[in-house]
Amino acid sequence: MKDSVLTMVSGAQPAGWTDERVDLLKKLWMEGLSASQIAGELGEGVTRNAVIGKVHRLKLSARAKPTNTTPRARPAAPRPAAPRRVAGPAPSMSASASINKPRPSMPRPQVMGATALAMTPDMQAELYVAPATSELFIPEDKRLSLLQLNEHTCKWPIGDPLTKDFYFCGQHSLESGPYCEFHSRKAYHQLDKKRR
DNA sequence: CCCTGATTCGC
DNA sequence: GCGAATCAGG
Repeated sequence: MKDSVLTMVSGAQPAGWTDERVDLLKKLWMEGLSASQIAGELGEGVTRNAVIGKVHRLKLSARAKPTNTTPRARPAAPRPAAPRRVAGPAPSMSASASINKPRPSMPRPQVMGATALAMTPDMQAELYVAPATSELFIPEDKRLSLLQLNEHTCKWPIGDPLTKDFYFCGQHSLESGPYCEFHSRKAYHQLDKKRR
């Protein structure tokens, strides 16, 4: 007997691309949703890899018709306007609430671009000047000299090495790197961009 | 680090 | 055919 009970094992629905699902997949893919978004839309048992894999098998990788009717050279980038930005964006965002959201399928990141922004005097008033203190303050008693570093201390240098007030972060470092969480993130975000 | 799609390859 | 693992890029 064919004992393929792979399905219906633990109430999980391992996909099994039905016409319905494939249809939805096609639709969403064409609409420009990302693979992970589509995966989330199709169900918990579907990963973005599954989606991408299917997409390729269906041979519908290309999903945007830029209307390349003119293989001409790039028309000089149009300079619409340069809304001058003041000093800093003053990002006062951080407190990420602990909202339970396993996989928040985004609403619709579709439309973006031309967004008329008009600031009322009130809004402008609320724009504080950027703190500019993008560095952690380490209490003096926590500061470490070069010789005090060990495997578990953050080795992020702070200050001018030539001056007296030079020290190392010294916070407990992550297993994944030589820095504490704060500095690890800071380092990566810089380097990874330009790497290679 | 987050994310994206592309490709490979054992199942 | 399927999709996790990997790769390559932003």
